Amino acid sequence: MSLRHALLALLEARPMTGYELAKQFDVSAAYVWHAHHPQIYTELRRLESAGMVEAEEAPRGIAATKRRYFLTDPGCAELLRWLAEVSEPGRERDAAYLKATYFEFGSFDLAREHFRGHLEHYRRVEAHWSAHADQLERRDTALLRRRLAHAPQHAHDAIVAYKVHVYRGLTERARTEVRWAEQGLELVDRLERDAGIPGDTSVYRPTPPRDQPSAS
Amino acid sequence: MSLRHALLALLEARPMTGYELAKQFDVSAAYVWHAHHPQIYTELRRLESAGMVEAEEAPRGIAATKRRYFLTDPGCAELLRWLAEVSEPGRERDAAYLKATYFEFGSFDLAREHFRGHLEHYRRVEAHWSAHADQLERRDTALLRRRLAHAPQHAHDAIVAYKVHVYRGLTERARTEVRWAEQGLELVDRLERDAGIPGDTSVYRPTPPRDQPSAS
DNA sequence: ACAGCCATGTAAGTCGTTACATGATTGC
DNA sequence: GCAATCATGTAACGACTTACATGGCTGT
Repeated sequence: MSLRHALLALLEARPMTGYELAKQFDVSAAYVWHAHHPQIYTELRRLESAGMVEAEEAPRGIAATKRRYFLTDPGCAELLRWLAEVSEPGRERDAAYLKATYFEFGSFDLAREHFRGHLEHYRRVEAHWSAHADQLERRDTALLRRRLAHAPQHAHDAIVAYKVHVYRGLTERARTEVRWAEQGLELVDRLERDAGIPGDTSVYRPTPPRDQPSAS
Repeated sequence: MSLRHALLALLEARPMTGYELAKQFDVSAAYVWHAHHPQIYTELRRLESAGMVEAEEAPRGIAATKRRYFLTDPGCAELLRWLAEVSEPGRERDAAYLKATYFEFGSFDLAREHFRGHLEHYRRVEAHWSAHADQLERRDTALLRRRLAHAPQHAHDAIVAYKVHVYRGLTERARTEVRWAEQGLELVDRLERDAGIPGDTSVYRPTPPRDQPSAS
């Protein structure tokens, strides 16, 4: 349940509307934590009931209103509480790796297609995060400047450095995925060569086992 | 929704009870896809209604029964359909990285504690997956042997190679996390030296911004 | 007039977690 | 008798996704 903490942390930089927060989630980095807008609006209302944020309503056109959210003292306290709490990293759950475990049920070309998709995706992700880390290092994002503006001078280096470290880490992660996919493509080539007869046919179709003795 | 496919793939190796499947999820690797037992039992019943697996009931004690599940032909078909489908990798969602982004709100020692926890966790994960990859390479797990036993000889290399590639990839991932945490610890040392006065006090407390102009 | 972005939501459904509950078998 | 492991579930809740719905403003 870290969405709420991501929201509180973003509001520490400056007050924002739900829409602006949703954009930060998409842009400020295909964020470390992804969320769709309905969940964000819902969570903001919950945070408001809990007194962790306050809303300022402003008219929008004739019949509509917009709501800017502000961080409150209890919201800050919750942010610090969460930060101090040591929690187990979430368990692995990766559809791409799960699927790759069973590539023998498809053709070599299918395996190639999956690895190529993985490769392209993570090349894009790597470029995105790498660029974001560079931007943070130059202190060149609107949000970071807002953050630094109300922070004491002696904290500036740490504020920037931790964020850069996170996005460099994500870049490195993406690079690891790229290498995995590249090695996957090499593996498929090797398997196809070794198989002798290449082609677009399945290596092997799954066979439903029936009535076999249990024997753990 | 890949839990169902993980289950179908496991049942391709051999028929299993819900309990045995749950253990595979914990052991066969703190699996690529983690799941708790209530979800597994529920999903198996759903798969049964959908005709993708069949259950064989056996008495257990006086009043209880156990159910062994078998993969059916429609289940195999679904496995192949899923495998052929190219899907976007799930979005990033990492609480540890999210938290690290805001380490400036805590003390240097708190940041160290988090990085050390990360380090120890992923060292264990690395060892676990590395050992599992080795075991697979030696064809030395009960489940893999069952799989190979009913697969054509020419497919054996591919069956083993894809699985080894997955677990080597996971090992490499864990190593990347270990490096990130190590560099994080170095970063904290550097920041503390640069700050001059070390200690267990916060670098900076979050300040709730109030009534600031919007200026996107 | 229409497209495209700004802006806010509801409702329904799925996926996943946690707590609770029960009972069997094996070995000390 | 008790603990550990085998074995199967239900119920309640919380997190997340998807589809739907509405309306405003700006520029062509």
